[in-house]
Order: sequence, then structure tokens, then C-alpha cells
Amino acid sequence: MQDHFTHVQCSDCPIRHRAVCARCDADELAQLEQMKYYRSFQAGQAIIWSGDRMEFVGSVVSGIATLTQTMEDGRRQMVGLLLPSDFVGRPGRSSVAFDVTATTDLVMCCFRKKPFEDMMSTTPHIAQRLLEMTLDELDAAREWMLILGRKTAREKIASLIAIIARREAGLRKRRPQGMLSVDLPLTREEMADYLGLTLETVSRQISALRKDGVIVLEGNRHVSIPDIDRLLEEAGDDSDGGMLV
Amino acid sequence: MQDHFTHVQCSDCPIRHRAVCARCDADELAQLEQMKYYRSFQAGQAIIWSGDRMEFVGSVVSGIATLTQTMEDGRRQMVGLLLPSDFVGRPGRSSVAFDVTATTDLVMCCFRKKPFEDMMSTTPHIAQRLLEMTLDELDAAREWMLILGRKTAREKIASLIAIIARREAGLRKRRPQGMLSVDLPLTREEMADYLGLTLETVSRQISALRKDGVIVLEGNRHVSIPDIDRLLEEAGDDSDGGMLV
DNA sequence: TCCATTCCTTGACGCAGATCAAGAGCCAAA
DNA sequence: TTTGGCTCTTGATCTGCGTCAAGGAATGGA
Repeated sequence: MQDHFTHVQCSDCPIRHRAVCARCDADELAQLEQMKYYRSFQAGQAIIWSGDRMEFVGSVVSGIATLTQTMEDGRRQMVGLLLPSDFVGRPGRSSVAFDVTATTDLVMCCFRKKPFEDMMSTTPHIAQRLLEMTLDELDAAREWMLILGRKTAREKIASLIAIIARREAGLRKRRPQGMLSVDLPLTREEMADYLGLTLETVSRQISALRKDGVIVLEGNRHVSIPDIDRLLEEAGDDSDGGMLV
Repeated sequence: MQDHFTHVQCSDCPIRHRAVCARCDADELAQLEQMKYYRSFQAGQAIIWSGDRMEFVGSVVSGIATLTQTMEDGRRQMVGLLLPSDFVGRPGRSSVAFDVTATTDLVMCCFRKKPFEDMMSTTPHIAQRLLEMTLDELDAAREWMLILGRKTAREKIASLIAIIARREAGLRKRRPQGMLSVDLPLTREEMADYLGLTLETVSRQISALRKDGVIVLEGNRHVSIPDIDRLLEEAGDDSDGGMLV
């Protein structure tokens, strides 16, 4: 069931052109090839706990992970959603501030932290790409803050579906044709943690969007979107801001 | 009233050791010195509008700016708070996604975008420092997401005061002695935009924290904190997480 | 000195979303 | 086939915060 990835050549890697190594040339890739190793995680398994000493950094190759923060009384907020090619870990700091958890079976391409940091200081291509990725994440976090702070429950759900559709579209090569459709990679509870809601409210709002014809459900997890502009309108986004398609 | 900053030597600059230029050596500083210029903004004045073409990047030298996002119907969320030494602008992208506004009189040290980008690609010290600063901002954004998504109004206010106290403490050299005290650099409405609340709720919760002795007000803007641990407890933070003092 | 403006506080009331509760659908193990 | 464990849906009720409204305090300009 689970891919094995005992060792894949970087040149054959599915995330070769999107990950931290995207700008590396053949020499640099060979150097990374030396220090990398693959690691698999099962759905639900912790990758790192907040406060843990972290001995590696790396990229998600396949599967989905979440970054969450939990308060003492159990309230929980998701603060990052990691798809293939996303980077895990913070160079220059010994521990993480958030829990990282695999929500599906997942494979990571790991680098031991020290050699990677050393390489980063001598190889501008890596630091440059990591800066670019971090700036993108910061933009996404800020968009997310608007959702958390100011949007209604219905708008939050519509926004989440739009975001997932956009990210899925970005990962695939081909243009989506026909009706746009998305597999939600999260349970209702995880969506609630993403959006600062309860799982009951998530369920109710999904039902409401379905009744109103904004989305079509096939099973619990699969969503078709008859009219993407309608969805973006429900999300409260500028009609042009989507840059989807 | 307003500082003039016609031209300050980098070596005398108050943010020399915290800004994007922190790691630059004398040569690199001389190069930056060539391309920099100062620009002043009045309280309330826009620095850049969302979507504008941006012809410069730069550092806040003195004063405070906010980064905000606004929905079509006027709902507004602050997504960044810029204090002296913070960086404005995104290398490698031609426009900004957020409104940047001076909330006090403010001085920026600006670099024209193109020469700065060119220098970044040849001077690792700048890209490295910018990466570090961006990672810090991302951490702050994620902490903020927990506040927006899961905290109560009272916890939000306590968290904001704690954050401002922490950042002010970071900017000053000397250890604060005696009772910790903070000047709120924001109006009630700006605090509301920061926290995803209304200004009325902000006002009510500040009054409540005052009545309960968690904070002491002197005027509307000045807050003293008799017991920082009590404040952090009210903020819902781990007692140890503060790293203040 | 007076007035206008901006910022802040406080009260009354309503509603969106939380909480509490029950049960349905689905899958895997017994 | 039954049982137990998830995940999800839906209903009833409660409550924290938003909304609407009025007025106070501070500041600056005429």
C-alpha cells in the first residue's frame, strides 16, 4: 500500500522542481543526494512534537501533514497545512514551536540538520529558494489570518474549499477540465481546527452550501464545484483575487 | 517634531544590528549606503496600497506601521505590525498583497528594488538575514493565528499586551526594572483589527482587566503590568512560553 | 473660550456559532 | 451476522460577542 521510496534519484523525484532543491544544479543535487534519506510515516503519526529537539529538516514527498498548536485546556488551532514539496523544519533553530503530524500516510525526504545548514551557508540556491518558499508561506498565513479573524462560518468553509482547489490545481500539471472537483484531505474536525470552528459548525455549513448548490458532495470527502466564481463569491474574496485557472 | 534623517551613516543607525543589514560587513554596508535614501511618513499616511507596483523595499527606522487586508464590504484584519528594524516589501515580486500604513510618524530607510535585489543575489549575508527575519515573522503569524482562531476576547487582549511588552523589551537594550509598563501604539480600533474583534469589545475587555487588577491604566494608552505571570495566565499561554525577561 | 473632531466607554439587545445530545452510516474485526 | 469504533449529521439550547445607541474625555484650531 505505502510507497517504499528506499532511494529515489533526485532527478526522478516528483517534487524536484517545487521543493527547496528546485534551483539546484547537477553538482548541488549530487551533494544533497549524499546527505538525504527517506522516512515514511503512517496516517495519524506524529512527525515532530512541539519543543522537541529536531535532528532533521526535509520536504514532504507525498502525503499531507499538518502543523498545529494546542493550548493547555485542549483548544487546538491548525497553523499550517503541508502538501508535497513543502518544507519542514527551521534551519538555525534547534527545536520546533508546533506539532507536525501526518494526516495521511506520508513520505519525507530528510536531510540531517547540520550538513544541510552547512550546505545552505555555502549554496545560495538553497537559501534563495527557501526564502522564496517562506515568503509564500507568510503570504498564505496572512490570508489565513483574514479568514480566522473576520469571515463568517460559511465564508470560512467556502474559503477552505477554494484554497484546497487552488493548491491541488497548482500541484497537478494538467489544466483541470470539466467540472472542478476536489478531495478534502481533512476530516471535519481537522477542518474545524483549520478554521477556528467546531466540527458541528463545519458539518452544518457544508450541508448548507450543498443545499444551496454551491458544492456537490459525493461521499463525505469528495466535492465538486459547479461554478468556481460562485464559490469565490461565497468565500467573500475579490472576484479577481483567486488566480485559480 | 519629526526627526529629519536627511542622511545618517549606517554605522550610526539605530537599527544597524537588528535590520536586514545586521550581518553586513563594512564593505557591504558601504555598498548599501550608496543605494539607500530616507523617507518620512506622517501618522495615518499610506506607505503602499495593496496591488500597487512597488519601486522600493526597506526597513522601518522609527515609528510603527501596520499591514492590513480589507474585504469589499469593509471588514478589515491587521496581518502584520511593523516596529523599527522590520522589513517592508517582498524581493522578487513586483506588487504587495496588503496595505501598509504608518500609524505614527515614521521614517523608512529605503532601497530601490532592482539594485537591492541584485545585491541580494550576490551578497549571502543579506539573503540569510532576510530569511531569518521572515522565519521569525512566520512564527509570529502562526502564534497570531492561534489567538485569532481559538482565544476568547479577554485572552486576546491579554495576549496583545503581552506581545507588545515582549517586542518593546526586545527593542530596548536595558533590562526593564520595576513594574513593567507599556505604551500601546494602537488605537482601540486598531487593536480590534489586530485581534478580530470590534472596538467596543476591546474597550470592555480592557476595562474588565483593569477592574480585575491584571493591568493598571494611566490614561488610555499607557499600561502597567503589576504581575507579568498573571497577564500571561490570562492570555492562556503556557507559563513558560513567554521568554520575556 | 468655544467648538469640532477624534477617541474611548458603557448600556441594551440580538444573533452566529458553541455546547450538549442523539443517532445514522460505514468499515473492520469477531 | 453482530459488535464496536470512527466519522459525520442534525436538533435544541445557551452564550459571548457584535450591533446599535448615547454620551464622556481629550485635543487642536478658530
